[in-house]
Amino acid sequence: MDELSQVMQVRREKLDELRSRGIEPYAYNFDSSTTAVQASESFATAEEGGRLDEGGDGESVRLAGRIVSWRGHGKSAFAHIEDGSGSIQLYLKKDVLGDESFDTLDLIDLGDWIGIEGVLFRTRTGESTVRVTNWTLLSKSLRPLPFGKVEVDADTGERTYHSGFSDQETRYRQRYADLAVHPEVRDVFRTRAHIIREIRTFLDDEGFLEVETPALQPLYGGATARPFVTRHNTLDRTMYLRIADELYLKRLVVGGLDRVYEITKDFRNEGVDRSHNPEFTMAEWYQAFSDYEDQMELVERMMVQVVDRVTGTRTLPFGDHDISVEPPFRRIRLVDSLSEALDADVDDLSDDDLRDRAEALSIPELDGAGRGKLIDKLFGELVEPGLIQPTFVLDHPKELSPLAKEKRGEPHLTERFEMYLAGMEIFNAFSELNDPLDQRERFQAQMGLRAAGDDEAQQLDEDYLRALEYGMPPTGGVGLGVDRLVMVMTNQPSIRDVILFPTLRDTE
RNA sequence: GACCCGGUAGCUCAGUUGGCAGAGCAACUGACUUUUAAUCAGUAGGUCGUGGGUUCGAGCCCCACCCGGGUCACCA
Repeated sequence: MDELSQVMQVRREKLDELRSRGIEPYAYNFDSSTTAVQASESFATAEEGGRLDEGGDGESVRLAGRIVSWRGHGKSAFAHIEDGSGSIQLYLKKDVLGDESFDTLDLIDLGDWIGIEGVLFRTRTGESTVRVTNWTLLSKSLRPLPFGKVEVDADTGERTYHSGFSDQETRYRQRYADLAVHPEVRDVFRTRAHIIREIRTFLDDEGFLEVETPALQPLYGGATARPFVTRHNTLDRTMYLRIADELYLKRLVVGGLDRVYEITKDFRNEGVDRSHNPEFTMAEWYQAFSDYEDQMELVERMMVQVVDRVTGTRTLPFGDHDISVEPPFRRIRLVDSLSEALDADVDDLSDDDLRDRAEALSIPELDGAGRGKLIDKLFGELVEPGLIQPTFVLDHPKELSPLAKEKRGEPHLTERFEMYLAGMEIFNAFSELNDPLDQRERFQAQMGLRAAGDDEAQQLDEDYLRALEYGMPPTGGVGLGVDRLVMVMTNQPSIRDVILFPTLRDTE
């Protein structure tokens, strides 16, 4: 404890001093009559309605919050406290509080939680404020929060930080401190919750049933990715954290639950970057008797409804771009878009031609890549980064899509779409493959790739094939990367900014 | 996994050819009863990411490692 910094040492001493004065620094509860924002609003309403007294005072209020700023003036002080709704200014005067109560304020610091009682009024600079008549300490802060000085633009409400808390690493590792000093970070996560709520509401209203499927699986599937591997001791068996919900949800469609969805975490043992976290939130839904065309229409309706309800606008600022969420979204066939980018019809190019093109662009990792993989690589390099506005990319090569039905009339393709926003894949959908014999062949092809060293190729799942053999109706299915959608809708540059506790390395 | 940039006071950052460790904010003491990046005067606060090495002397140079950010690869 002799390692404590000077600042923390001082706070411990204040804690002791409070106790020696008979003040308990960690209270049990506090009954508030209002919130910071409600108090300001109701004061403004009373003011407009002429319901203030002769002295300009409004009603009495009780509220609790964290002290986020302090301006002492000898025998008076101004402070702001912040609660879940926002912040409100306090005015503390010695002649109102009395000597003992006012002098005890010397033991209060930024970051402390207090409960106050007082009367609303408006200062001569125009800010609605509580003239505090009583205050009580609710929790003493022993570690200084990294509050910067905040300049709030009176017109725009925009916050400018001076000497603030900007170290990304510490902000992610100590998200509690990041949240405590950055109201706008709290807002991102409120918006995230709202987005997920609206996705759920949309699917509920469309007649989908929310279900829960295993996160801990004896076999993993439904996507091409490496899994996290773990072990069940009693069963003495290797198990995997799910990389997708797909195969379980489609089993449910076989069972007659013909519209199902799940919003949950998936886990992929892959790299970490601006748009990838090892655990991430996926929404998946499956709708019997629909195909991918139907699902494109559904995705458009969902996007518009969610964006309308959450943001109230259809233009989303994202970095340097303005993204217009106005249906119908652009639709391009993957092969056509690539033909355009290559200035040559892909169908006229041989595998060797494609490989030459890829090598000319110095695209790495081409060893053993088949035609589908080459097309995918070239698409990823030439087309994908430009897909800023909402765009459906259609009809992927069959070898890339082992769970999707063949494209009608073009058996080398599949009925699949990916919807891109801001250069990121947000939705991925198929007309689901429901022919059990075809599915078995596709799995076997994947096993071939696996044997050849592709550890992301999908595994043959006999139980899933058995389910398909019982009969799955024609079904359209969609996966939605929730975190990425939240990034776009909250204009955050990294997936870590929309995940409360992103995966980081240990610091020991 | 590769490359680039970074890690110095609670926070944000300076730190010259290698020569006593600096500022602003926060803290502390004092002044101040309508301020709001409050103001004014003063005081204190440091294993310079970790471990080695070179040197009379290392925040600075060399080696290794840890952590983060960015770019790329993989992937949603």
